[in-house]
Amino acid sequence: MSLPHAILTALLEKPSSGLELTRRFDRSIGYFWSATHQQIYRELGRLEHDGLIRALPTEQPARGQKKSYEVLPAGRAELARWTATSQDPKPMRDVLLLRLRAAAVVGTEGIETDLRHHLTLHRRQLAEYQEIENRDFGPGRDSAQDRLQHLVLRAGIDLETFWIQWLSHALEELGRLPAPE
Amino acid sequence: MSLPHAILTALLEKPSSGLELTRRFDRSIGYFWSATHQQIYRELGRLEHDGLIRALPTEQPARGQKKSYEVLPAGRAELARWTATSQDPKPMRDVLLLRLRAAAVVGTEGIETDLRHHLTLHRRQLAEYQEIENRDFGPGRDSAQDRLQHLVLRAGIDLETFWIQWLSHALEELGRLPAPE
DNA sequence: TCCGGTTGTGCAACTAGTTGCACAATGGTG
DNA sequence: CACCATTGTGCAACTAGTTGCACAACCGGA
Repeated sequence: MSLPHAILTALLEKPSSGLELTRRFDRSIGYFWSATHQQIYRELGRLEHDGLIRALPTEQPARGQKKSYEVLPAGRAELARWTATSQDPKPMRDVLLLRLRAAAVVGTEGIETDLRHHLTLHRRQLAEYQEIENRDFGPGRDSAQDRLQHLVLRAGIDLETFWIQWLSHALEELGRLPAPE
Repeated sequence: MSLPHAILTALLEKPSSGLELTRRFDRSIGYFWSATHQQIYRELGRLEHDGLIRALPTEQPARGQKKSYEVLPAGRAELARWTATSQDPKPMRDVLLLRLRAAAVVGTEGIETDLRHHLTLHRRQLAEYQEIENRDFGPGRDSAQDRLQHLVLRAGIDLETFWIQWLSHALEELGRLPAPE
């Protein structure tokens, strides 16, 4: 149950409307916890209902009007509680690895194209992360908050680097394989 | 929709009963596609109903009796089709990174313990992978099938290595942080 | 022999995430 | 002004995964 906490974090960083949140999930939080706008609206409703956030008052609230939310004390408390609570890591789930294992049994047809495709996407993502790192984490930015956020970004960068290396290696191996019958 | 295909792969490697499958998911396939026994039984039912697998005939099939399944040609075909079909990578979801980002806002209380815990688990997993590598992938084992499976194992090993490094680095950083108020 | 632990199979209810669509307001274009 | 794309909010139905429990068969020891 992490989406509500992702939203609380985002709202604490900066009060936002549903759509703004959606955009921020596409850009930054979503790099490690993605969500669609439908999920976000639903969750905003729940959080408001539970008294963890509230809509900022506006002149004329109506459908199709922007509606911004801010976190209430109860919301901050809940986030702090959740953050401090230990959680077991979820076992990973990776379709590509699964497909590779299946390919060992039924043949590697079509896999290579897809490995290349993934390689492209990961390279792109890495470039994006590095751009963020250069832009937002130059020398001098070393408050506690900066360091923590940088740490998270580092994880992203190193993960993408890992995938790029592994995919390159996999493609080499695949090329060296005896051609399928 | 990958669980059925994980099961088909496992059954092609070796026909099994529900419980045997469960065990194998705990040991090997589950390293990158985990599933509970309940999921597995449900899915076996569906696959049988759809004509992709069938129960091996036994003397006295009854509740509480082992029931083994094997893959039918239609099942193999479906697995081959799925394996060859390209799929976009799912955006990743990592609670720990999310919590770290939340910690940047509400404080790092409790995080350190958990980072250590994760570190332990990842070290243990790495050791397990390395044992498998030594046992099953010595020199000489380089058929197409061996190489592909080794590739998958390599991904596991490198991923665990990445996490261990990142967690160590994170713990260092956290120790260097100004103590929370 | 009966009793409790283990093995093996399975249903039901719940939770979280995805997909598809609806619809109001706004702002620019012919 | 009429049209249409874009922005913004939201409901409903579906899919996949999780949790909790039930229950039969088998096996060992008191």
